[in-house]
Amino acid sequence: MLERLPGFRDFYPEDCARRDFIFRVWAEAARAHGFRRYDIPTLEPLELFTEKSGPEIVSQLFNFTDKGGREVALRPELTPSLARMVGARVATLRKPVKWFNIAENFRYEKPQEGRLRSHYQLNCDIFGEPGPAADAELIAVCLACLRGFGAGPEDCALRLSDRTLWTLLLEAMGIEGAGAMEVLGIVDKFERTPREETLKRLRPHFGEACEDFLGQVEALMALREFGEMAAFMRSLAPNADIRKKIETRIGLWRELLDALDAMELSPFVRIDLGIVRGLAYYSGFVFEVFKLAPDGKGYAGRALAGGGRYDHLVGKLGFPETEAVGFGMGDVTMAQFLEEKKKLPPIVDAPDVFIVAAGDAERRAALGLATRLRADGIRTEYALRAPGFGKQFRLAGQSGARLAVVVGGDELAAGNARLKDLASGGEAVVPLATVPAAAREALAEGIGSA
RNA sequence: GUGGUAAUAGCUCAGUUGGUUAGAGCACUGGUUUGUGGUACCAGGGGUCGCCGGUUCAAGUCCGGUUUACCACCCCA
Repeated sequence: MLERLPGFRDFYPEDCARRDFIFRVWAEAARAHGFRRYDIPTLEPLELFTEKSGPEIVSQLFNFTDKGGREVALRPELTPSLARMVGARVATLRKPVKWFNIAENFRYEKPQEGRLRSHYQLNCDIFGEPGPAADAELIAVCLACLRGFGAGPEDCALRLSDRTLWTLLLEAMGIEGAGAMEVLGIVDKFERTPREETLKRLRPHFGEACEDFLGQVEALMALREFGEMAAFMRSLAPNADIRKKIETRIGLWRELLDALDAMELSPFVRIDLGIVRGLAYYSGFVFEVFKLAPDGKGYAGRALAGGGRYDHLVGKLGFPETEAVGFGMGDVTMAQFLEEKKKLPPIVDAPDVFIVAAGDAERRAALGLATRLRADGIRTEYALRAPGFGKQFRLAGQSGARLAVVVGGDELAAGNARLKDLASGGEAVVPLATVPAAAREALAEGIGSA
């Protein structure tokens, strides 16, 4: 028995229908917000990814040497390719650039629930706008992608944080550069790490002050109100320079929260500095969307979506410095979420019309009828191997078709076909030539039972 | 990459201290039914019990290995 590669999925028609439903909701939300779709190659030079993430990334990539001796890799993410596309034309692209894509990404990692070696991801990005209006717009499209499924504030929440604020906090405590990145890494894992262990990890950076710092971190993470947060930040400023930066930052927060409130998104948004996000390149507001636990308070499972501002990445990849915000949302966690929250509609995969015909002449007429119905956009089926009438009606019923078109000897002799509403049982006889129009009408309004 | 648990029909699962030809429900196919359907009734197909090896008179059942899946780490999208 030939098996699938580990971490990959087969999509049977019902799986495909579900996947397409998710993609459709995403794409509609993105387009409604003025995002245009782009696409990138599946296979890229290995270097594109090592440049952004360092050589360690190779252990998590599907990479190989192609027949031309090139080192290549299946894309693990879209951002570097996207940065290349935007960077190459940044001078002539009209700003803001708002682009989205839904694409398959690959990572060579140990598969787990919600984390396979291949998954589809929606990515939305905005380039060329430094102000919080872009962050608000991005958060709006992200939440629209969830609201499109009927998910509300009772189902999920967006935890909003700020990398710049963290950097300022660390700066106020005299920690900058590489040390700051390391501390942020520790903070990122704070929720999942025992307090003792966190203290131990902080000690090299703060020495005896690490207990103080941890106290500050805990206080900051517990903040949920804008006013409280602003007051807390102001209380930290050790000098005029940092105080000024903090005031600027607070102003940007106010702008962002106000825009989100005007967009009626406040019920989803929770200030939560506990979100740091592991990736090094985030530079401003960052956020993650989580499924709410049944109690409606805590969070459950993996993030449904995550993103934020990365103003320096495009520049770092060797292209002109370009402001950017973006987020990603995966199909695996999304499908799981929708399943749990009962937001997936029943899959309708039935034809509109099933043609019932017996006998050679009737069958020829049925094939012609099928062609005309199909040309009219009516999903039409018939039995490829025609059994008796009873059996064909059974097939019609099983197919889920709403309408049967009966082409029997009697009808054909009179130049007619019989339409039967399979739900009500009502029937109508119409001339063969008018079947597509009559079928369309019957599909819309049904045929009453006599 | 490191640990833990599991693997029996397309799906969900049963299978006693090791003991005849491995079962059920759902699904699928055919029939009852050559002019009226999804129900019903009858019948049928489908399994190297994940794979390899070992113990035994005898292995789905016990032992070792391996693969895969799931769970927890590591890491991350």
